[in-house]
Amino acid sequence: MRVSIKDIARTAGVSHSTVSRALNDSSLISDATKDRIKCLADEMGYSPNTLARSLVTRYTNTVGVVVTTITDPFMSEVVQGIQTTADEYDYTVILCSSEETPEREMAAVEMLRSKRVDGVICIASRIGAVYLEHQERIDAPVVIINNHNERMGRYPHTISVDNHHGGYLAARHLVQQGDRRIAYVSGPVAVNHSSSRDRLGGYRQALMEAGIEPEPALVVEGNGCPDGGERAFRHLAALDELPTAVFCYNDMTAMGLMHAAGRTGLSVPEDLAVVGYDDIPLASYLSPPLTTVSQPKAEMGQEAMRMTLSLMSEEGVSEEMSGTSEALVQCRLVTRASTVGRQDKSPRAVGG
Amino acid sequence: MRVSIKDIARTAGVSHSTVSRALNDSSLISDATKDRIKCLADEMGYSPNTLARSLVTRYTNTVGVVVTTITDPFMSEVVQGIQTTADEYDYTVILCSSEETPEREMAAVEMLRSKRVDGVICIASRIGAVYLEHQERIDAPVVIINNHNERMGRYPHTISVDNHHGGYLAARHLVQQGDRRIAYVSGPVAVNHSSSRDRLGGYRQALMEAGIEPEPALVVEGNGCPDGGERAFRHLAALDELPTAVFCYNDMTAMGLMHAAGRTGLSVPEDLAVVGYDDIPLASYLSPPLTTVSQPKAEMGQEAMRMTLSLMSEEGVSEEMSGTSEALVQCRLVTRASTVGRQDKSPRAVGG
DNA sequence: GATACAATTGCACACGTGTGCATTGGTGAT
DNA sequence: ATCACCAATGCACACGTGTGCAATTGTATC
Repeated sequence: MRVSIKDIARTAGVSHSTVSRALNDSSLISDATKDRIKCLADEMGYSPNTLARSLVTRYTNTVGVVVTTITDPFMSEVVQGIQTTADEYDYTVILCSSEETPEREMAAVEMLRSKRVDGVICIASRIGAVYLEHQERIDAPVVIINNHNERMGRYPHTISVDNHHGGYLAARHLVQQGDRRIAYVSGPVAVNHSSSRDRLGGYRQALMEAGIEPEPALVVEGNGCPDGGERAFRHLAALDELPTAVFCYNDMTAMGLMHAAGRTGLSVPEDLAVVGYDDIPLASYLSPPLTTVSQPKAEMGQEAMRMTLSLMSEEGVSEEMSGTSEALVQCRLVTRASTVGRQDKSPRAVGG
Repeated sequence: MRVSIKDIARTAGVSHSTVSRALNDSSLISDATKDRIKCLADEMGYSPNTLARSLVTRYTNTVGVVVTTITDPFMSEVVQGIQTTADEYDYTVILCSSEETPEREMAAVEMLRSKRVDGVICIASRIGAVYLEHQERIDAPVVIINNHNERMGRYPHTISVDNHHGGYLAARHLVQQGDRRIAYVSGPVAVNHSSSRDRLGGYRQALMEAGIEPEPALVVEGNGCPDGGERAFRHLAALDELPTAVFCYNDMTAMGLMHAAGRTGLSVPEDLAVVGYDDIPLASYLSPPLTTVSQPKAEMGQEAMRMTLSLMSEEGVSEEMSGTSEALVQCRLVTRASTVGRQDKSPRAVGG
């Protein structure tokens, strides 16, 4: 049988208000009865009913987190970051997967709304600015990590990495290693995947600065997963002249690509240098260890949670959520064996 | 402004009961008003307040999931499995991390209790049977995936893989490949880690059946993470005679070990065959691709969710949760390049 | 036309908690 | 002794929803 404050009140011979005040450390209660009731409460195994409390206080100490797949190592690291600060501030995380489809993302948000979460954090949102229209409907701040759709205008509360700069760093590194034929394997191209597009932009800039004309044939499509990397490699291998280096949308893609390259007898980095993106935990354990652009995943999660917290506390104050709060976090290049220590950088035919 | 059924009732000119019935498709309502109210509801942007509903219905359609770290690929796959069936049955997942400490695991469960979750799924629990004592306190069924502490007796509601069999499969495979000096790198040894112990048992059995006397020096300690695998390799490398094969507690450990081996100039599988456990998504993309014992991770999650669902529906019926429902799922060996295609299996000194 | 009955709706309470206001008891000052 | 005041407590309502029971209306039967 669940014990409520009424039960405690009854056995203590006081009103339920007194119990409520005692457990909430109200100053309106004598220390004597406060102690007595607190003891009684945990003798009886009392656990406060958060639902009832939230019903009256209007907040739930809960945030919803929407991911595409928790299976993606990048996602799970970000989620862990969110968890960390959420824990710190006594917030609880409700997790939903959108499975990459905008419909399910909407459904998830609707569900969170009916659970009356105090805020929502969305990772790699596909519907980005859509939240703007529904803002007052949702009635809780929404923070987006890596907004993937900026078609309908920028969304004000976002955490993003400087994807352009990341792409630039990766490509410049390869240029500095002496590469001139550098390919790019994109992320999922569905809709309007701005992060991949921005990385491509940075890559182009680095090439141009080095006096290299970007070659459209060297930009091939991936999907953010290993199998996309494998397919991309096969595309590249079908070219007349293989590139000497590849910059991949993310580490998973790079893994698939390296795997496919290995099967064809190419060795990395001698025949083909590879750069990834994300710096997932396993990147350094690949063979060869993968050079990659590191995103501060946990920090991004923490920052997102902090932004949500501050938006939540503002909410009552200013009716219009005034200040846009965009955080741009920096990424950095982590150099590992997949790009360094080569001699010969001249192009090579496949199948050797 | 949040709109409630009372608001709808007011503008529709009916009582809130009527609205409630209309939205819940009660048969006590005329189809005419039912339609009218439903239309009105979504014109007004109504979203049912789950909290209030749960307060009266006594269930929340919510399950809590406690993991050690969501960062672990094994965990995230299981969680995804849980999510899948949870979604199917309109259940919501609250995620908590215990960070491997029993205290935080307890705290998480207490939090879930106060959120009135209908059930709890615990992955790799460190406190296992402790739940038994607190069962009536928690007042919601607890299902454990991979119970790691069976000291205080078996816990009735568990999903476990046949770890003994898995260990047996791995070791037998190596024996069949001609190996005779086979090492085992354990998981975290803290407390009473039964899964690692069971895998070790299966490993021993396979060796004995092949007439090989298990050598205690060849069993070294890991921690379930890549760095533990690296350390374990250094231990093995310090032996007079290197083993020709290693069976690792999990894939992460195997990755670390292979990495360390590579640095020493050993090549896998020629100098050292390696078998992992779990079959994480990346295992097939390592080089060489990792032979491993595959656990049906998503299925385990789904099965756990199903078990939870059935326990929840039973709960009202029989006061004592009578039937123990232990599910033992089978694992299977996935053979990849890290163990096959070798010629020479004679022991070798390190550093060659 | 009276009666029985079915269909539809409203009333009132419940779930567990928080809180403004009134009430009570006690204490000190005049 | 009277009054004022403060500390401690209880009363009653609110949060948003569901539901048993009574009330109302409409309809069919005799």
